[in-house]
Amino acid sequence: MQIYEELKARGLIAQVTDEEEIRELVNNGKAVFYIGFDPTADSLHVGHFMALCLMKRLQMAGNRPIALIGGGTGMVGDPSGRTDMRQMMTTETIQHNCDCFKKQMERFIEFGPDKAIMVNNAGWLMKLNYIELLREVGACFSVNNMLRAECYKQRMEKGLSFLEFNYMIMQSYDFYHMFQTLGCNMQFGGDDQWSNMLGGTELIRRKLGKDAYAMTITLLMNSEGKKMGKTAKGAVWLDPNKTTPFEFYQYWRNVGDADVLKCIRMLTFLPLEEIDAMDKWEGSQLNRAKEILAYELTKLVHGKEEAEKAQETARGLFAGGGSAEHMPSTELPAGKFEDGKIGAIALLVACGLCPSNGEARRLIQQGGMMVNDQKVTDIAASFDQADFLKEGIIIKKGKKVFHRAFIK
RNA sequence: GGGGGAAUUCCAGAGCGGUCAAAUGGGGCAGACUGUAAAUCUGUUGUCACUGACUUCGGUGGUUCGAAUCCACCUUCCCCCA
Repeated sequence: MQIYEELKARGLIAQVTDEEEIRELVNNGKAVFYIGFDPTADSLHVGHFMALCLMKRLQMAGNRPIALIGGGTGMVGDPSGRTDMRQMMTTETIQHNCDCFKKQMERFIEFGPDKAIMVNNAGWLMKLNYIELLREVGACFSVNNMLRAECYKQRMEKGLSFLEFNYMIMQSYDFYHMFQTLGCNMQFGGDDQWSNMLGGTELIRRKLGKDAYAMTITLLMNSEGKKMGKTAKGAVWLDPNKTTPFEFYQYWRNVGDADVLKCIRMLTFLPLEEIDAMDKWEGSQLNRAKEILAYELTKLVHGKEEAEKAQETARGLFAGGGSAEHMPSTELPAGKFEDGKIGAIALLVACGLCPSNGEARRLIQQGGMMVNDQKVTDIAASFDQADFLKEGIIIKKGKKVFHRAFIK
C-alpha cells in the first residue's frame, strides 16, 4: 500500500485540492511540503502531534517536510475557529514559544541537509513593507471572497479586527515565499486551515501562474463532535512538565469506546492489518484497545521507558498490586506539619488536588478521598508526619486521580 | 460622524432598590451503577476560622438606612444609519 492510500485508509485526509496530482507527488516522494505551527503556547499539544506524525509518515515515504514556525504569523493571530480574538503576545513570549517548539519537534522529525527543514516565517514576514505588500499581494485578494471564507464566518457576528483579517494573507504569503525559495509545492494543515491554505495556492497561481497543492488533516473529534486533546484544565501537552507521561497515558486510556479505533488508526504507527483485527472487538474487550492506544502514544511522545512506567503504574493502581512509583507526587515541605501532623484538608490543598479548602472539605464530605485505600470520612482527620517517610502515602481523589505525598 | 443596545459567578443566561452568594441550563467535581467507557440517576459548584463572617454582578465616583439593580463619567463590545 502506498503512502497516500495509507493516509486515506487511516482517515487522516480531510480535503485536497487535486487528488490525482497529490497522490502522484506524495507516492513518488516528490512532494516538498510544509506545515505551519503558530507559537501560541510554550509547548506543542496533541493537535500538533498529529501534524508531526503526518510529517513523519510522508518523510518515511521519501518526501521532504518543512516545519514552519510561525514567529511572524504569531504576531497576527489566526482567527480561524475562534469566537474571540486571541490575546496578543509579546515578542519575547513568541520567541520563547518558538524555541520550545523547536526543541520538541526535533524529537520527532529528523532535520538536516537532505532531511527536514525548519524555518521561521518571522524571517521574511517581519521585513515586509506595507505599501509594497498591498500592491504586490493585496491586489490578488478579493475581500468579497475572503469574507465568504469559512474561517471568518464565525467572527462575523462577534467582530473581527483588521489585524486578524490579515492572517490569511500572511499565511498565503508564506506559501508563496517558500514555493519560490524552497521549492515547496504542497501545504498541509488542520482542516480548520483550509481557507487559509487555499489563499496560498490561489496566490501562487495568480502571481506565478503555477500550481501548488493543499491538503488538510482530519481534525480529531470524539463521537460527540468535540475536539479531542482537551481537558477541563486545557490542552493535553506534549511537554512532560505540563502534562506528565502518566496523565498523558491516562487521557488516552480513558477515551470513549466509540473513539478508540479511530484514534489508533489516526495517531499510531501500528500496521493497518493489526488495527483492522481490533475493529471487531467490543464491550469490555475495548479496554485492551485503549491500553494499546495509550501505550503506543505515550511511547511516541515520551519514549518507551516512560510508556512502560505509565502503563505499569496505571495497571497497578486500577487492577491492584502494582508499583506506585511513577504516579504524580508532591514532596511536602516540613512547614505544612503542625505538631507532626497534617490535616486531611490541608493535605489535599498542598498536593494541588483541590484548589481551596472549601472544595477539599466537600470532597471529603462526599466520600471522594481515600488515603492508602482507607476512605477518609472525617474532615478533621489528620495524618502523622512519620507516615510520609520513604514511599509516602497514596491519596486517591475520586475514582481516577492518584497522588503520592511524601517527605524527605 | 450620528443613533440605539449590552457588560452578571467557569460558560450561556435570568435578576431591574431590601427576602441575592444571585434562578435556570451547560460544564466541572463527587456519589450510585459499570469495563479506568458511554448513558442514566443523586449531591455539589465564591472565599474563609463553613449553623457564622467576608469579598463578588466591566471600572470609578454618587444617590440611599440599604444598590447587581437608580444617577454621572470612563472602558470595552454589539446593532442600525453615513
